[in-house]
Amino acid sequence: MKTQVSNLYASYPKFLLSVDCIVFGFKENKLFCLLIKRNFEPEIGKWSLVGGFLNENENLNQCASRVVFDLTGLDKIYLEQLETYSEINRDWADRVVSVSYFALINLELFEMPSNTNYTAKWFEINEIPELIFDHNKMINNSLQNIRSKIGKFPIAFSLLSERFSLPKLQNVYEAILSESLDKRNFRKNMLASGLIKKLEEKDKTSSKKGAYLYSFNQ
Amino acid sequence: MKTQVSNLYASYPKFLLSVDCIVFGFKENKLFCLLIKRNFEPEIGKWSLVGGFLNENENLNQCASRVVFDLTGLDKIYLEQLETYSEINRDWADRVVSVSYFALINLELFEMPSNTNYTAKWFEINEIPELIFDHNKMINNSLQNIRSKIGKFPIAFSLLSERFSLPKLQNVYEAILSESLDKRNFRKNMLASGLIKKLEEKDKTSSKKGAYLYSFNQ
DNA sequence: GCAAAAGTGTTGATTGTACACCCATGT
DNA sequence: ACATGGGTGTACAATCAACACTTTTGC
Repeated sequence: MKTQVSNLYASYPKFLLSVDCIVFGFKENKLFCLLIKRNFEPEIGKWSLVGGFLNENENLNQCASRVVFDLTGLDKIYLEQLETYSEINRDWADRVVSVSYFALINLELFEMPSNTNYTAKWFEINEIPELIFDHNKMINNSLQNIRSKIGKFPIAFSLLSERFSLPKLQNVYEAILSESLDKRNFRKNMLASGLIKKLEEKDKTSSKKGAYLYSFNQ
Repeated sequence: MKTQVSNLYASYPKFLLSVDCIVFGFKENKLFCLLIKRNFEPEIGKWSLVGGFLNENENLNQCASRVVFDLTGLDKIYLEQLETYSEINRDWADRVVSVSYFALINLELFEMPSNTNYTAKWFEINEIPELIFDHNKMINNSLQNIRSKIGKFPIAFSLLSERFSLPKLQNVYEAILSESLDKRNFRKNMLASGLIKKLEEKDKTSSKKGAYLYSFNQ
């Protein structure tokens, strides 16, 4: 079927399509973003977002998953499409239309695999260097996006392990919003939301008393 | 510069890129969506969103403006990018990645120009027929989107003339949300928002008493 | 004078926000 | 015993939601 009619749109131009992923991670109570040092032209040696070109045999979501997996080895992570950037000269080498995604991954136990072909590094979110093309803008837009989402949708849990304490969860919120929250009000809201389930165990890694662990409800 | 390095990405595939616009209009206290009857293959004769392919010399916003202008003759309308659809077989003729946009236009005084090459028709929002490809999904997603936006951002004014009465504005909100609102609370909120400025004149077209006209503040 | 739409306030409920002390434990 | 982070409740403010009658005017 496809080949029978594939000349219908023959007169229209085609474009390179890429995804650029803003990969957020959380550790040491801070929010990080994964960047790679480009080992190819143009702008070789500069830092950039995690990106790659769309293949014929995949959709954009699959492309974003693949790109993140190739770099981190993590699959089944939280990924969401954001905006599509199409300025004519945004990439100086060629016309490329790029779809931005954000990813949330848990860094508590994660170490970057060293067997990749890339130099990758986690940057604290307010220490992002100058990036290629429009990548700084992509990060800023994605930050705005997750800030507005975190109050309405349960995305923060993707940055933590399956079991987490309430103080840790609050740290995630504070890191994303970059403001400190009231402990009592935070707990009240979280518990009232019904999103979390209290467990028996305690996490004693960050206090002598220990903090009860919770898990995310479906 | 561009041509010097344009072989860097030579090994990657290229794609047809289109925009599909959900063009909303408001008249007779109802929300409408503009659809066209396709006069080209595939799916000739079926209804579809207003769409077109991206050209080399434009970005996606410009493409969306052009596509809407070609059909309605209106420029400088409110346009906003939504999602990008990339399922491999979403278009049966060829692989096409499509970026959806929504547009809001004022239909009170507008008549569709008859000199276009298309058959275009306004459909009331809950009488949308079956459309080609994933266009019904696009409309549903865009509806959700503007419903969540209308309470936070001043997008409703784009559906009305420069001067409008509060009852008319309320009708816009009710049509978009498809629920009826309390008159007193609605006015209270609108006036408190500071977004509108009361004028001296009244609109007498829909009542004997007449309703004061307001204008949108920048 | 009556029908039809415009305009106008108050009350109670809910939600959000600010705030300070005791608890458990490892050292 | 003390330092450290975990856990708890209350009071006030702000916002939201429900509700009914009067006004204007063209016919």
